[in-house]
Amino acid sequence: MIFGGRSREDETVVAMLASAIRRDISFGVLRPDEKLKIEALRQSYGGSNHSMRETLRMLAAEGLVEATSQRGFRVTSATQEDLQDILMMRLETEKLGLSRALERGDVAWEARVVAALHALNRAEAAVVANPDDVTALEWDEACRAVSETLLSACGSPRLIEVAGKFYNQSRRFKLALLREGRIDFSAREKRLEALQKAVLTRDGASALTLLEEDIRADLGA
Amino acid sequence: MIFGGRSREDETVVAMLASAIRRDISFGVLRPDEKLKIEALRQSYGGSNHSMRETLRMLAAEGLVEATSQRGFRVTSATQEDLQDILMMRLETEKLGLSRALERGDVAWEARVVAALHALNRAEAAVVANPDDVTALEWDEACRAVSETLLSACGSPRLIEVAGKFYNQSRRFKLALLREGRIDFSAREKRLEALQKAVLTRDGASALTLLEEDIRADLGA
DNA sequence: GATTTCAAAAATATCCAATATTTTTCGAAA
DNA sequence: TTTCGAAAAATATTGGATATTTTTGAAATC
Repeated sequence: MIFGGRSREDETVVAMLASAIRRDISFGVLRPDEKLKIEALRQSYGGSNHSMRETLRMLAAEGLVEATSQRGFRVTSATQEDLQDILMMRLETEKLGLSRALERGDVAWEARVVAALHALNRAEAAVVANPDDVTALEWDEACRAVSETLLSACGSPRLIEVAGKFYNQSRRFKLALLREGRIDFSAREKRLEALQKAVLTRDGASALTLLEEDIRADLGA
Repeated sequence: MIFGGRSREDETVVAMLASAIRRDISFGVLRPDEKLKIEALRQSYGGSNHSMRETLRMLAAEGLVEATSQRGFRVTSATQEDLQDILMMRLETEKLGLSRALERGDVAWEARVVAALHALNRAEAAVVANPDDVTALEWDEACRAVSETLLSACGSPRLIEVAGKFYNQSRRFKLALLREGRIDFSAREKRLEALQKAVLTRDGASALTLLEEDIRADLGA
């Protein structure tokens, strides 16, 4: 566990356990295919056996963990195939969401997008200047916020939820790239700047192309 | 609860509870927005409080139930907006899945599609001749099987899962149409026949159009 | 040496009962 | 009426216990 403690959103024990474990899966502390034994997890994260089971059920729903009947839980595998599949789903869901948001988004949405991209810029600078777990975590979260904000005006709660789910599944791959120093930040910066311009001018074709590029780059493709 | 008892797939208590409640939500026995109190549910369905909680978490992941922190669970609402949203997601996911399946599916897939459509034909005949809960349930399940089979060759486990999720969310709307006698079975029969032909000839454009029509008809649009 | 078998150990799935916390309800006071 | 707060209801969580299932590892068999 990298960070402990209950934050504002983590009102319940289960929610807290979930975000701790979620983070550790993203960071690779809990490795792909690793067996998640209830007792062992309780040692590290606390909670009762029931809370832990419920937590793992939640994470299974999010696709970060796999549940097999009578055989417990394990971290979802992270093969090349998994990566491809997640990449494809992210492309489809986020492109659909963005194109709808471009049609429906109002000025407030534009403002949120600009704000999120600004925050991301700062986070990128921080992670470039001083790459450690804290800046990485904040950068990762800023990326997620941008993605969420872009889709937030799409008008479909279910699309937002699904896109978020696949985004979360993709995080550990992206963080692995970061650790390996395989992220081209200057290219990212250009892309995101162009994306912002495309959003503000409602240039759907460019925006979607840029989003696609960005997603592919996120996942090392 | 319409049917009790553990069937072959429902190996665990939680899985059994889940399918019973799932069915009752589809059939409208548990109504939209209805509060799902753990104790009350245990009276009707059995299981311990933990099993019931875990079950509701599962159903929440499937979108049939909504969980609110500290405020328990309730059946997901079923407004016109919900219907629209589900319809849109079904269209997007199933069309994507079918188009991919058409590219990748082999002869075994074609055979499965033909078989599933055949079974559906029989189930339709049964529900037309003798509409009751049993035939409705079998018809509904046959419809789901067709949808699943069509996508089964798409090559993306995640797409299959998501499409299945939205299919399940759409079931109660479709069953409501059935109860109200608002389903045009002769039109369905024609459509499905045409769809089968389009699949077998790999006529993607027709197949996708027919699928779209079918989904829209399913949901009263 | 490889495979099968089977009992012991480990882990999962489940239940019951108890308690803290939070939300809801509802009647009395302002 | 509206507001307030105490009582009631419901949720969230825990601890401990038990049945069942899977896994493990060593002895027996081929």
